[in-house]
Amino acid sequence: MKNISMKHLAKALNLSTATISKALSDSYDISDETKQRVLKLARELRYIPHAQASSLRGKKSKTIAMVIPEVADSYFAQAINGVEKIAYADGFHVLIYLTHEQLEREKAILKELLNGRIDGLLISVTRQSEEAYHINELVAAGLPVVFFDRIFENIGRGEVTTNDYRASYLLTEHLIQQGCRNIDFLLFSNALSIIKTRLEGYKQALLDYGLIFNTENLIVCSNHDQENERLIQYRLGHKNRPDAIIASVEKLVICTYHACALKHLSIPETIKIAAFANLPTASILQPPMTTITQPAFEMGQAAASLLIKTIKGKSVDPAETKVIIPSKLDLRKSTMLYTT
Amino acid sequence: MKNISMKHLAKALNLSTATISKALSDSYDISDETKQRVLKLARELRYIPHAQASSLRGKKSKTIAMVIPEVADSYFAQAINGVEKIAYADGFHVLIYLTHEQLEREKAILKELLNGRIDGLLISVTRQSEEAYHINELVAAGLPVVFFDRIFENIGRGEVTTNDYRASYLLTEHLIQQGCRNIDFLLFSNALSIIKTRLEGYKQALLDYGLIFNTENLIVCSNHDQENERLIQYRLGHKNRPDAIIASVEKLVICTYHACALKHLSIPETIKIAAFANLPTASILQPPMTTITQPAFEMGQAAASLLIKTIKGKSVDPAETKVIIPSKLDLRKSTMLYTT
DNA sequence: TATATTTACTTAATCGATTACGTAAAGCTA
DNA sequence: TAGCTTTACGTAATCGATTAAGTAAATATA
Repeated sequence: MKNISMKHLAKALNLSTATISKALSDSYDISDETKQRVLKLARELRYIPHAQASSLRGKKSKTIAMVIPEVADSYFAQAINGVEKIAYADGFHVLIYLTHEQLEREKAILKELLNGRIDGLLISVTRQSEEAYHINELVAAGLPVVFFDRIFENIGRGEVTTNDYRASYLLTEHLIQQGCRNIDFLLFSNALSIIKTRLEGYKQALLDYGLIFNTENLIVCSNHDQENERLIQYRLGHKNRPDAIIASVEKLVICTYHACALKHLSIPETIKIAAFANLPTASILQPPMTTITQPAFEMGQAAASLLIKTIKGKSVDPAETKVIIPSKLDLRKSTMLYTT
Repeated sequence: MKNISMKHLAKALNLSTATISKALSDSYDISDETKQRVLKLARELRYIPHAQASSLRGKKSKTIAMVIPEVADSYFAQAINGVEKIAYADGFHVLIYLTHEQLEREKAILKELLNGRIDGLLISVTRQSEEAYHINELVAAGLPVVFFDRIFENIGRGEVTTNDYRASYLLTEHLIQQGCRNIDFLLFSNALSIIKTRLEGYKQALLDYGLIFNTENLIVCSNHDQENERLIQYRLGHKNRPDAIIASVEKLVICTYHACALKHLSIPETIKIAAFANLPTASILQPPMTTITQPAFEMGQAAASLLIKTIKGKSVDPAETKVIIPSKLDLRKSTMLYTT
């Protein structure tokens, strides 16, 4: 990997590296003739400026990090897409780090990110993250941090979320209107801000429609698919079994469908199913599933834009630092009223 | 972002930066006492070595790039997972670049990667990539390149693939055994090595079972879902309509299911469907779909391992540079013989 | 005791690009 | 023509970490 450096160009043209540098950046105090000569040779020798060197000198790496819980989840995959689009357009590079929902891993990753490698950070925290000490450290050091989806409020330089509360409310309302009276809510840990919000929207809808929220309706799942499947099956065997299930997380969709199949409960006749999910296959499931589709791509774009603006030191209107992009309620057969 | 540098430590301890550097790297010619003092202060001041500076000096960035066509595809999402796992364990950072299946974008991205930013490259080429000139340039410059899934043969330092030929053969054989005699094969462009291989496996199975391959059986799709859906629908309205469809790419599954639904052809009674796909939802589709599941995670891991070994300069046994990890044929209802 | 070796550092160069500052030559003004 | 400005470049420092080479003091060897 012996690349052409400015030194090579300088020697070949009998100039100093300073002149080369200025010529390449089109500085006013280099003659047009010299600029042409430098550019020509640079092209011929395929000169490529050395990233680390410029970074070191210029105190900017043109790189941002995206720290997310996982990637094999449609939401995050689409969010990456949005981030990459904006970053690429602005000449930024994107580092990906996966926490696998583990706080310790999140801490370890962030600790390394204060080393000049990145100019800014996009993060969606783990389910275990309850306090923001480790993130605050980066913020305190002056690193621009933008949260998306799973946020800590008022810590970083921006937050991009969706209207989880309202979406959840609307979905619950829809189920009630389809005749459901005993709606279960599947969730992981309720520490996560978005899950809390979704839960509240759900509860409020129940309240507004005169339904009673029962703690039995809350099914707290773990990271183990099989265990979750058993948990849901058990609940479906209950005498007071639900007539609808809302999966607050995409990951829980598959075990829910499986559990219903194993218990021979037909969707939507006996039980209705809906989920917060970005599954491209939602429309070809058995039956097609009603989802709250989060604007993952758009959220990724918004978060990246906000971060890059901040990095560039543009004054960002405080009103712009909290972006909320609405989710879409996609009604499908899994929640349709069954009329004989 | 004013971080603590070695200079700070040096001044505080009345030592030279050289001593600090050596103390931190536990060099033999620094006294234990001094090492302790340095380490203690470094910890107290939360000294973090500056990545660009070490990179510049040490000619290594501890970063690899992963260039893939897209991320909102289960295969690549899972592959990222595998890559990140290995990279993280070895202290490597992962840059993500999306080509969106555009050769021009691929070229533009690669051009930038010769700037010292990365120590190695993992790539799965676009559907448009027919010649490897742009990749060869990196290889010629000495950058370790490992291909995975979509490869150019014998160019880089390694190739990680799956047994597409055999998997395709087995799937086709399975369909024939289920009574199919007119099997369509959906594909994008046939320039792509893996698609070619899959196509050959399919053709060979037809041949071995005395079936005739007809060019009508080849449906060449584009990047537009709606157009593809129409294409398939049209084919399904044909007098010689297929009794089975193999989607050689995950992306084509949804339009295939939709087209069948719109034409009121029931799966698997009237038509059988199978696909090369890593959809986690395959088991809850309507009906559950037979898939060839590629070992995406494992392939990501293998590719990253191979790349990192090469970067570290370990002599890699030539036999190890071509890794083939078998796919799994997951039989489900969508291809099951329908018996009344 | 004179010399050799070891110990524990420091000096200074280096990686490659950038930039404040310096300067020689040319051009301009009075 | 003396003095000023402009043009077009070079010198050297800098970013932060690393390392070959140098050195003074302490210790060991003959």
